[in-house]
Amino acid sequence: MKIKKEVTIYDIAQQLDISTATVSRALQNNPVINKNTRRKIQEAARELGYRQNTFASNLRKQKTNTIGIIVHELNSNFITSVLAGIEKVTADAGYDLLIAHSSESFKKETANVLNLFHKRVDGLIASLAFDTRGLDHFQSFFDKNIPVIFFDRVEEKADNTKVIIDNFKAGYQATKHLIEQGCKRIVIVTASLSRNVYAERLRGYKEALRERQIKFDEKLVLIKDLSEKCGREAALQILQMKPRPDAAFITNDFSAAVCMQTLKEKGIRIPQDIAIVGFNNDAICKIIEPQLTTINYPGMDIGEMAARNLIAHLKGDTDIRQTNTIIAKSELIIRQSSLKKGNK
Amino acid sequence: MKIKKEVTIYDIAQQLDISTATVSRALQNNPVINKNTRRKIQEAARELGYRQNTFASNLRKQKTNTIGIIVHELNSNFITSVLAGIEKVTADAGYDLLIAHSSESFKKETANVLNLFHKRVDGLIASLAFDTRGLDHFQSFFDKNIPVIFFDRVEEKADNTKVIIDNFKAGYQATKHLIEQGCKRIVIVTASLSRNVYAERLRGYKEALRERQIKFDEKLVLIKDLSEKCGREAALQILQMKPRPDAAFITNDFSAAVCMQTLKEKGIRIPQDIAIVGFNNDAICKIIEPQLTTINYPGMDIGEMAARNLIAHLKGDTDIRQTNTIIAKSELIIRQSSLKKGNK
DNA sequence: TGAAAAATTGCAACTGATTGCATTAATTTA
DNA sequence: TAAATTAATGCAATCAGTTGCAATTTTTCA
Repeated sequence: MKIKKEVTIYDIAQQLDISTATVSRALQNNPVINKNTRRKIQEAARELGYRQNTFASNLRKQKTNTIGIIVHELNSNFITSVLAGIEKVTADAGYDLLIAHSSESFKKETANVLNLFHKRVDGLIASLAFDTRGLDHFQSFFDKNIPVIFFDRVEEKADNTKVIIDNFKAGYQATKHLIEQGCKRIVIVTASLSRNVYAERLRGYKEALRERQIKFDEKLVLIKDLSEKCGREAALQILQMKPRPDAAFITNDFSAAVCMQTLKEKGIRIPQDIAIVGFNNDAICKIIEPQLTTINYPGMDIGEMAARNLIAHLKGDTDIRQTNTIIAKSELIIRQSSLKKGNK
Repeated sequence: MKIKKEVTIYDIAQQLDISTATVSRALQNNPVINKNTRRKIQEAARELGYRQNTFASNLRKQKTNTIGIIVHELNSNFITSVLAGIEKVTADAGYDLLIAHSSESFKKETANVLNLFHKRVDGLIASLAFDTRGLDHFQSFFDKNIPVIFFDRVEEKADNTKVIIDNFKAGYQATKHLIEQGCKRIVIVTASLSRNVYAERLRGYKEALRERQIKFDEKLVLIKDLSEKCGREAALQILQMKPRPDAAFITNDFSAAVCMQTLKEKGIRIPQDIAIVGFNNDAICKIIEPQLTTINYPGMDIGEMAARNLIAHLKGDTDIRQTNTIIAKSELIIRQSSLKKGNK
C-alpha cells in the first residue's frame, strides 16, 4: 500500500488556482472571502482529504487551544467526575485537554508541569500530589502569565485561584454527627497534614470536639496514606487501643471500606460497636455492608467551576492576578454505618 | 508584570555567536557536535530559560512522538491499570500520551479518532465503545499506515493487532466452577453480544453447560449495560424467575456487587441460595460481603503488551500489516461468593 | 611537513499555516 | 461616465526548529 502524501493548503490553492491566503481564510470561514469561493474551497478540501496541520497553525498563532490537567490519580470516582465536569465546559468552548497524572509523586508532578509547559498549554488545572510542598515548580507558568487553577489539593497560603470545598466544615459536620450519635472516642484517619485538605478536616474535627467539651486525644489521630493497606492498618490499630474507640472518621471511602471490613472480620459490629464515616461519596459507599456514611464531594461541579474560571481568564474576561477562592458545596450523607440510634 | 519574550535557538545562537544548526543539534545531544560546545549551548539554554517549541519541531520532523489512546471509560480499575501499563512502556521509550474517552458512545469515539488523527499521533491504542460497529471510522489511520492496536473491546473479524484475554475460556471457567459447586440454573448477565468480549463469554458459558449436559435456557441470559442500575435490575429479575436460579455469573464486578447487595436485601443468602461470580477483579471484590469470586483481568499486562507492540511497529521492527492477536492470561479467582460447599 | 581522514560547524532550504498590508475587481454614487 | 466606496483576493513575511550537504577546522599518519 502506498502512503498517500499529506494534503496541504498549497494543494488546494493550486487545484483551484488561487492563493493559499484565500484558502486559509476560507477554511476558517472568514466572511471576508466570497461565499461561493468559500464553499468551493471547503468542498475541495473535503474531496482531497485535507487535514489541518495543527503544528503549523499553532506555531503561527502562538497558541494551542489546549488546557493541561494534572491530577494525582485517575482511579478515583472523584477525579473522574472532576474530569467529566472540566470536559463538559471546555469541549463547548473548543479546547482540547491534555491529562497528566502524578501518581502522588512530587517528582512526577514536576515533570508533568514541565512537559505541559513545553507543550504550551494555554492554561492549567491542577490538584497537587501528596508530598508536594510549595509551588515553585509552577513558576514557569506564573512567569509567563499562563493561568493556573488549583482544585482539591491546593496550597493554601499561595495566591492563586482555587476551587475547593470547605474541608473544615466537612470535618466538623462528620465529627459532630458522630458525637450526636453518642460517640465519645472518635478516631480520625487522615493523610499528611501539610496538605490543606487533610489539615482542614482535622481542624474541623477538633472544633467539633471542643464545642462538645470532648478532650482532644492525639493518639486518636492516625496519619496514613489512605490506601487499601492503610485501611487494614487503621483497623488493627483501632483494635489495639484501649479503651476501644467507638467511632472512626476515615477521610477516604475506599480506606474506610477496607477498615470497616477488617473490623468486621475481627467481630466488631458496625455501627453498634464502632460507627464509621468516610469521605468522598464514591460508588462503593452504597454497595458495602452497612452502607457508608460519608461526605459528598461534588467532583462534577468542581470541574465545571475550575474550567469555567480558566476559560474566563483565557478569554481575557478576568485578570489572571484577580485570584479568588471558590468554595463548592459539600454535605454529609448519612447512611447505616454511623447510625447508632438503634443502640441507645 | 512584563511577559518575557520567548527564547528561541536564534537567541542562543546569537549570544554564543554560532549557527542555529549547531544549537539545534547540541540541544538534541547530537554527538556530531563537540562536547564542549554542546555543554556551553546547553548551559546557555538553561540560563536563558529556553524551551523547545514542539510545534516547530513537530512540523519539521513530521512526527509527534505522541501516542493516542481511546478508551470507553476512565473510571474502572481495569482501564486504569491498562493505562498504567501503557505508560510504563511508553514513558521509557520517550513517547507522550494523549488520552481520550468515548463515554461508551460511538459518536464520541468517532470524534476522538478524528481529533487524534488531526493531532497526528504516531500510533493509536484503542478499546471500542459499546455500540461501535465496524472500524470504518479508523479508516483514516489505516489509509496512512498509522499503526492502531486494539485491546479488550475489539472487532473480532477485523484484521488488526489486538490484545485480549480468552473470554471464551474465562466464561467457561466461571461457569464450570459454578456447576462444580452444584449449581444447575445459572443466570448470566452480560452486555451487547455484538461486542466480542461479551459474545465470547456467553459462548464459554454455553460450552460449560453443554459439557455437563445442562440444558441451555435462553431466559437465563440477561443482556444489560453493566451499570449500577443494571445490577439492581438483574437482581429483581432473578427474584422473579421460577424456579429460582441458584447462581449468577455477572460479567462485571461492580454490577455483580450491586446485584448481590440487592439480593441480600431481599433476604437471599449468598452463596447458599445463589452463588455469584463477577468479572475483572476490581478492588471492590475484596471489600464486599461475601468477597466476590471473579475473573482476574490483567490490565497492566495488557497495557504493556499493547504499548510494546505499538512501539515495535513505530520503530519499524515489525510491519504494521503483520498483525496478530495477543492473548493475555486471565484466571478464575475463587472467593466466598461462589463457594456452596458448606451448603452440601 | 604535507596530504588524507576525521571532526566540527554553517548555509540555506524546508515544514504548513496565518495575517498585515497592498492590490485588484466589483459596485455604488454623484 | 468618472470617481469613490466596498468587496475580494494575493504578496510575502513570519512562526521556530531540523537536516542534507558543503565548508572549514582539527587531527592523524606516513
